[in-house]
Amino acid sequence: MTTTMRDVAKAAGVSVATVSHVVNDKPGARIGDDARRRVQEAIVALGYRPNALAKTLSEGSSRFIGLVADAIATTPFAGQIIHGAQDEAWRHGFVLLVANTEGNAAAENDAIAMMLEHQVRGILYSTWYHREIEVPPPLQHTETVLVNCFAGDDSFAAVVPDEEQGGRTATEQLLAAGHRRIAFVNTTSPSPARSGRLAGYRSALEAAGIAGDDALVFEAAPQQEGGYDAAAAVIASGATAVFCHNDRVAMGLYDGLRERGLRIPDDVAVIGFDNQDVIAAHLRPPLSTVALPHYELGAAGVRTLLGLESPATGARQLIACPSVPRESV
Amino acid sequence: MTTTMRDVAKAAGVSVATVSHVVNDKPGARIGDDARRRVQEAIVALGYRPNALAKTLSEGSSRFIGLVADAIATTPFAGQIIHGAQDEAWRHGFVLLVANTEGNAAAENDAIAMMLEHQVRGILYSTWYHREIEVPPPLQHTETVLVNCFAGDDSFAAVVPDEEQGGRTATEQLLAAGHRRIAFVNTTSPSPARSGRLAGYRSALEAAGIAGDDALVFEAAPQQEGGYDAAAAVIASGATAVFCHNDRVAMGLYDGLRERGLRIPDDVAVIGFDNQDVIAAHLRPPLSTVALPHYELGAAGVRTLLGLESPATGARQLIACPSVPRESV
DNA sequence: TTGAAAGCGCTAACAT
DNA sequence: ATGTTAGCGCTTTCAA
Repeated sequence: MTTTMRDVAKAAGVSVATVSHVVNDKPGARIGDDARRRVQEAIVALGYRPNALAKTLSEGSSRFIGLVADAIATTPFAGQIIHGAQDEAWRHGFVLLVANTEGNAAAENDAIAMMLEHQVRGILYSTWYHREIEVPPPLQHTETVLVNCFAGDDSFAAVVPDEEQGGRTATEQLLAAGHRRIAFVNTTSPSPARSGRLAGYRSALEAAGIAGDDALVFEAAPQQEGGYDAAAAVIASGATAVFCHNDRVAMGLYDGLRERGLRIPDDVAVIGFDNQDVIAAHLRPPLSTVALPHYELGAAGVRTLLGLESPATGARQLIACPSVPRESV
Repeated sequence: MTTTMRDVAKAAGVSVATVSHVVNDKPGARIGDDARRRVQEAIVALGYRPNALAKTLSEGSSRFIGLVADAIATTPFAGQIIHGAQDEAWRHGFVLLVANTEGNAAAENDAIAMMLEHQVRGILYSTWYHREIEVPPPLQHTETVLVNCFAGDDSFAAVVPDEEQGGRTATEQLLAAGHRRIAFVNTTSPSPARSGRLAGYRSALEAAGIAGDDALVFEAAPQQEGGYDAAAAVIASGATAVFCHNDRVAMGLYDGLRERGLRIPDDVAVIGFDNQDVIAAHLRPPLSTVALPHYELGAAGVRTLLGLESPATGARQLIACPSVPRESV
């Protein structure tokens, strides 16, 4: 049924070795023009397709890269991690094996086992939000790169977003627009995002010669509801601009501000974080924000897995969070 | 380096055939308790892992299923298609090969070629929104199932959402809440969603003995902006409830309604479509909507590809869009 | 310039 | 009950 190399060889009147050589365009292989042509013709005539599996078996090394995700296909924007990883893998002739585990340890082990059985070159282990993780035991003895997460002792190569730079960038946008009294509505849940963005906020203020004022730092649940509820306090603080921990908080804040008759950005400037498209691009006014570099995280993960990127040893590789200006600042 | 079956056989003092039998728990294979035990011990002692690729090669049939998506990893909720497909594939011992093509024909052909070279059992071809497509030529001679899309002549097995039932369901929610004058803000872009939901809306009204009134059917760009802009006309129509083509339109409508001092659902009830979580669950009030069954589309696609589901021949398989009641009705 | 043949790790008759 | 062996489709020395 499927036509193999042997079929091509027979049709072209040559040996399989010759076919193999022309198919792979082997450098050190002298093939007569005539033979080469006959092989090529036979290939198209028979519709021959190399069997990648047999090739792998024979060569000993596969072209697979595994991506195990805790909920990446479930959550809105983090699917970009898959996308970035897949593009980059592709670019280097690799194929992505994807497994979604929903954070279920059993599923996770199964997924990893399955990938190992498929001889993956290595595994990308990724989470849908940036956090510290316990690396699953089966990964200990496998070429692994953590994406959007990291081991507590940094014993694994990891690629994560630069939260602090992101927080700084956000704050700088507000500063650049002339604001001096800038509030920060942070999340209540401890996380690299929470501390990193706060650090960035502070460092930007400091760099601008503005004394940090803890009365301007608020905490709220990281959804629309949190932002909405924070509105009153933010207004009371006298802030003229507010940096929200994420776009959803910003969206809630919009509601709260609007309800009190405040206009954005005229009365209060707002900047978000995450660049969650469905929201940010379509709020009124469109929300200025800072993007989480999901695509880049996936791509960089693949690169370091393939050894194309040499991260400072043992250190997390930080990926910049770019500013996405729209109309709320 | 990697330990093979032969290593295990040697360690256990048996032949590879025996090892193969115990590893695969072959039904018709009588293996002595003693030998079986020795093999199992050797397996853990050596940390043996079967090579799935060699197995495939030998068996002749692979356990791969390909999923080529036009933008599925890019777009928020449709990542659920991947998720559903992967879960279902997994459930049957299959592995998903994912490729995102961004609608680029060249990338698409490459992706398909690569999958074929990896001996996939078949290919799921999916789009991020429900529509008619031109099936890529290389798929013509391949076991293919279309997911969230369909061929113009229905010459391919396809699994799509039941837009009409969805539209009916949405309208019924409004009807059940006692509304009689129900507006429909449809999208301007021609699509199965546009015509299907409209048909569902009409059929629900008719079933309730309400005469359809074209003055109650509006058209708007399918984003927040469209909903916002439609608010005035909707209000002027005297409708007490409105079914929005999607959640984003509903979100915009919320703004428009609120700006005019109307309260939801007291003054006007609103229902959306898509169940786009970031939005629907967190609007104020939370938006009642109808869900697009992405996960199920992916899962059903895999099932029909594996021949576990027998679709009425040549027909599209319709997946129901369930109602997701929240507080806007 | 080309071919023969020995694997790659595993399965599946077929023997024993 | 267990072992032998011939492939699966391809790569790769090594000869010719």
